[in-house]
Amino acid sequence: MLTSFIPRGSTDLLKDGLLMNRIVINDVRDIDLEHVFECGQCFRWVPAGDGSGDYTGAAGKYAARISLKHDGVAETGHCSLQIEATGGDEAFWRDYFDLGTDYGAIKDELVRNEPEIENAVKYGYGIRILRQDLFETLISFIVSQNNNIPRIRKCIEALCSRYGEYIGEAFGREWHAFPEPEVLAEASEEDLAALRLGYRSGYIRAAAERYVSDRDCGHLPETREEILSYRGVGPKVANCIMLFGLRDVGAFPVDTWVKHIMNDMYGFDENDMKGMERFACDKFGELAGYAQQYLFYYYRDNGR
DNA sequence: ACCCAGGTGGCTT
DNA sequence: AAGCCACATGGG
Repeated sequence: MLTSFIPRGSTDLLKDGLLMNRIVINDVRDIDLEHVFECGQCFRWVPAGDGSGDYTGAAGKYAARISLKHDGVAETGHCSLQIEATGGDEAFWRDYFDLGTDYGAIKDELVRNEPEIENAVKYGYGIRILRQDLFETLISFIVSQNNNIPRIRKCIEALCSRYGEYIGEAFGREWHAFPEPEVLAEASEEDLAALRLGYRSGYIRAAAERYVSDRDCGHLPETREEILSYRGVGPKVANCIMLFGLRDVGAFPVDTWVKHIMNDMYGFDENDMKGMERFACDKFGELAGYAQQYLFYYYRDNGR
């Protein structure tokens, strides 16, 4: 009986031929889908396109449609997170959206330590740092270097549809998982080049090979030093991978936007990366990664 | 046509 | 250590 495979608490429904999990998580706070998915931490989620405010995208091996309903009194900011997915139980999605972390407390502490950050925190109040797959963040942020976000998204979609495991059809399109490391490691140069990844295709293949061998030795990269030793990974990309892939929330990626911010707000020279990181560490300590996300999102949207 | 993008590697001072 | 520059591609 098929239904015996459905996780407890979810409802099956057949849609486009796929068996879907429906998960509802009540009493969620400090979340806004646009903030979460547009703040630059991930590249596979897009608005559902029907004006609903929902997002569709993929996490790990699952495609999903995510919807947020404001329930009860607006004041409290309590929401119900509704997930329609091709897989993943409630525990998986709770983890993915980092629902075990109290972002209200984090925001309070950031503003207490640095009142200047208040506008940014208020603007991106619903940001949550997703718990993403390490290999996916490694490759995604190699793609991101010297690249713009719309094109990064295209490159990653191209990688997924060419090399990712087929998930199925849902929400009006076909879905593929992010490619497995060994599949990318064995891709040919010509095929990778055809995806228009530019000069990064060599980095991607080499990183995949390296990742496979690391993994097979039973030691995935976990320190800044190890991550930096991947070709195509410099200080900025390494910090993104630590923050988004390894969940080192003390990491403070300094990109072009953060450079502008640090120059505007504190007068740092745009080349003084060391100084900026030291400042972030002193000011925000282990919360520097969160601070960086609020600042990045605020300044990218409200520009300068 | 132009500058830029969630930069990095390599080479030269 | 610090300053250049090429890199592949396409968004605006």
